[in-house]
Formats: sequence, structure tokens, C-alpha cells
Amino acid sequence: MLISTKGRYALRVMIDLAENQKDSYVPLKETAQRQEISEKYLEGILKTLVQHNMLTGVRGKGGGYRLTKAPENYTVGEILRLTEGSLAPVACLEPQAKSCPRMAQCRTLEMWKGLDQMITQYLDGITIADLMSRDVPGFDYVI
Amino acid sequence: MLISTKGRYALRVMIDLAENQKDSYVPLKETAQRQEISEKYLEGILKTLVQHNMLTGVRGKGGGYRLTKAPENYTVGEILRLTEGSLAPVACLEPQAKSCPRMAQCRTLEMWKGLDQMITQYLDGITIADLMSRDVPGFDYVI
DNA sequence: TTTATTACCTATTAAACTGATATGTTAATG
DNA sequence: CATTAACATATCAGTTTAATAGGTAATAAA
Repeated sequence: MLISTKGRYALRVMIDLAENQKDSYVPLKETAQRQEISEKYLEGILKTLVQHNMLTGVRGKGGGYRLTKAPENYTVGEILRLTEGSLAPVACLEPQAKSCPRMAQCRTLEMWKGLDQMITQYLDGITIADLMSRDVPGFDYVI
Repeated sequence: MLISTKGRYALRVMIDLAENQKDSYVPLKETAQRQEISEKYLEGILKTLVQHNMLTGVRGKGGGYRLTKAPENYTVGEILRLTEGSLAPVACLEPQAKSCPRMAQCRTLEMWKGLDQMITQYLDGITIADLMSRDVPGFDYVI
């Protein structure tokens, strides 16, 4: 599996915040209830998103979270890379991977690179706005 | 990560067997040494491939493994699905997944389906023969 | 100034998965 | 009957996953 609950939950929260934007902030509790996700678990995920300036978090009464940009300016790829760490399909293509000693003879490396590139292009080509509630029937992401 | 060592090793063994085809059988020991993979670990992987008729295994002296088909008749996708169990990018698209109660409201399902389909098409479009040693320069799988 | 709210922070945990190793048993050959 | 090599089953250490627990800090309202 390429994407765990961390990434999937992160996306759902971003969409939820986009769909429920107000002048004020949306408390985690609300989103967690709407999305039926463990509140405490979500905290850790949102922390990462705040640290990377995807969200603003404000404490205290009236506090909560808010998007820092318009929904169309977030790509699915960037959200997933932040929360998952990497979207590489194989270990050898992960950012922290040490260079493989079998690289020169590897028959599969180019294939993995192609897959990696394809996944990246697909996910970087979809924005949070694309995932928001809409009425256009039959709209989908099938290539 | 979508593909673990199980799938990667399986592919490397299939390529190795394809590149080292003989009239006789290739013992696991040889392949394991050439590919620098734990012999015992490989055993378990090849067992799966034999059970699904991707390979023939013969015991005893002179025994070993052999492809059951020509290299161009194996797709990378089928080998990986057998050894990895599934290539679904998210849990909800796995074969054994129970249908999600949030499906109707899910904003991301179509995106995941598109990704799944793209990955499947890519990996089912490459054969073991495509991965074998060749001289054509610049050949790669970049879309 | 106290109380309620809400984000932030750190640690722990049970279950599953990964990547192996260990120890055999069965079948084929010479 | 000895050697070879696949087949079979169990175990294991380490990591990851998906949470939970229990606090601290900041903000607003009473």
C-alpha cells in the first residue's frame, strides 16, 4: 500500500476545511466528528501540516484551524508527501535511500523511476479544489 | 511504499531465470548468489510463484527452477500482485477490503481509483522480456 | 482573575508487517 | 544409499501503523 491513513486522513481534513471555510477557525473537534476520525490521532497529523504552513492553528476559545491558501493552490501530492514522508513506490527511490551498489546492473530501476514519475505527476496534478463537493456529473480522474 | 522486497526480489529472480535459461533447471542457490539475496528468504517467494504456475520447481539432484512460459508472456503486474498480494495504493481498494460506509460521501475515491488503474496499466504493460538485458540505448519506461 | 476552550507536546502501546533465520521433510539422481 | 535441492513450518527481531494517555500553553469570555 502506497498511502496509509495518515495521508488519507490529511486529505480528508484539508477538503473538510476547504468545504467549511469561515472567517473564524474550525476546531479539530468539529472536523474529527464530521469525518469520523479519532480526534487525538488527527492532532498529530495536523501538527505536521501546520509546521509546513499548510494550515494555521490558533489556540484557545474560538481557535482551531484554517487553510493558509485557496484550495486550488494545494496539490494532493504535496499534502501526501508531507504526511507520508515519501510517495516512492520502492525503497530505493526514497529520498533518504542510500545509493544501491547494484544500480549499474539493475534491470528494474528505470521501470521504478517511470512508475514513480507517473504517480508524482498524477497526484501533483490534482488540487484540493478538484476534490471539493461539486455537481458536475461523471467527472473523474481516470486517465 | 507500494512494493516491498518480496515483489522486487521476485522480479529479479524471474529476470535472472529468463536470462539464464537452459534445457535443465536452475537451482535456487545459483540465482540467490548472482542476485545477492538470502537463499532461504527466496525459497518462500519462489514457492508462491510455483504454486501459481509461474515457475516449475523440480527437486533433487539436477533440480531447480524454470520458467513455464516465454519471458514476453509474463507481465510485471501479475508477478507483483502474486507476491505482494495486492498493488492497491490505498486500503479501501484492496481485494479483501470491506465496502466503506463513507463511500457515497467520499471525495477521494475516484482519485484513488484513477491512481490504481494507472499503476495497474503501467505494470501490466511491461513484460519480463522488456526487463532483460538489451543493448538499445536510451530505452526507458518514462511516460 | 478565574474558567473554559482548544491547540500543542511527549510518551506509550497493541497489533501487524517485514525480512529474515532455523530446522526439518520429501523427492530425484547417480 | 548418499547427495542434492525443492518443499514445509515455525520462530524472531525490528519497524511501522494507528491509536491512546496525560499533560502544557495560549486565548477568550465570565
